[in-house]
Amino acid sequence: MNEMKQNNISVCKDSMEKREEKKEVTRTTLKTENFNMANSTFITPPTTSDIDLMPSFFALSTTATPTTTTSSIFDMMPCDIVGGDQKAGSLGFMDLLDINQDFGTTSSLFDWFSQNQIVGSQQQQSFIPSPASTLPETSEVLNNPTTPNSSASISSSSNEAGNDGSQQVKAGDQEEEQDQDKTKKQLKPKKKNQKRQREPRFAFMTKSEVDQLDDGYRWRKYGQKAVKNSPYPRSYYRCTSAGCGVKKRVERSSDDPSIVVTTYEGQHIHPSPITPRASIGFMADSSGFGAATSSFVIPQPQYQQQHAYMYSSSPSLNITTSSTSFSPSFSFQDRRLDGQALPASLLRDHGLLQDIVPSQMRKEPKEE
DNA sequence: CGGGTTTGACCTGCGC
DNA sequence: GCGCAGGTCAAACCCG
Repeated sequence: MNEMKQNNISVCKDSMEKREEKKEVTRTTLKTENFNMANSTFITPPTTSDIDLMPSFFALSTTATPTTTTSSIFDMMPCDIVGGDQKAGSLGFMDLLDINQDFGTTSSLFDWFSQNQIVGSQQQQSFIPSPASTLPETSEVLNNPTTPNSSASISSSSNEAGNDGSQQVKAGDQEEEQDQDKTKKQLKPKKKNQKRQREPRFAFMTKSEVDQLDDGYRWRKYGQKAVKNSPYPRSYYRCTSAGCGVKKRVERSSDDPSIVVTTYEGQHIHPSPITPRASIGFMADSSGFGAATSSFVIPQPQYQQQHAYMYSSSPSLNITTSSTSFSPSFSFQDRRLDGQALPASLLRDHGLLQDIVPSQMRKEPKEE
């Protein structure tokens, strides 16, 4: 055991050393680029649960226009279609989504997904903005690389069994105790039968050389752990704003070190301390990978459909699902990714990915 | 000096 | 019950 621990530590240290240069790149980049997510209020469903995430996906697949190097998670936003029209690259993410909503209030990708219930849900799928209180309890956004270029995809999922109203209320109350929970955590033993409540989570997979993706919030690192089967450690960050319990984890894919998996957990209770609203525009990817490709994979209920759907870059969001009741105010084009959603190598990841990628997605893409 | 990072130790949940 | 791995704490350290 001690040996293993020491191994982990040494591995951790090694990887840290190896990435020191990248850190330097990050700092430089952060200083030279203004990639802000305006007023990025990260709103996720207020209720919590550690109920397993409800998977199934649709995908938004885009290719970012390469510019300069940034480390924003939103680098991936301006993009073209992957495997499809490679010409629509000038559209920003919002343009692609054809969203006329006021992001000054919704203000972030997270908000948008949450309020539009893009997150997988057993409820009537609707993109009508809804109060956070009605949102699915758990959401995860997983970015999914589809090309060697800078890539990202988003997946989200909702809770399944036990996701009833009473539990939501209960979870809401528990969220109020979140702050206290931090201090209690080590002092007060949890009740045996009481699973630890988890915040809704969004996971981003971005192809980037830098680990810390700027999302407009300030984060303090509070831990780092070696990840099993991965030479790269996982870093834990917490929002520095007082009372804000949002956390994020950052790790690299062991199979593709260029891919950074960022998982956000929780809900910001404050506006972005850094970014002015006007800078909501997503920056083109500039992580040095040339034409950047992004692909957003958003889980939907597993039982409903198992395919990843490609998001069309046409100005009007056309999204179609083949076997779900998913009926947003805009439709999806039935352009399945068929394996683009997540590389098998990534889906085998036993680290964070395993936690956030629906089990069916982790299997090899099934041709039809 | 304040705020952020590092890192060893500890806690917790889960599978066997 | 035990071991493992993920997650968190907090003292020490670093840096502007």
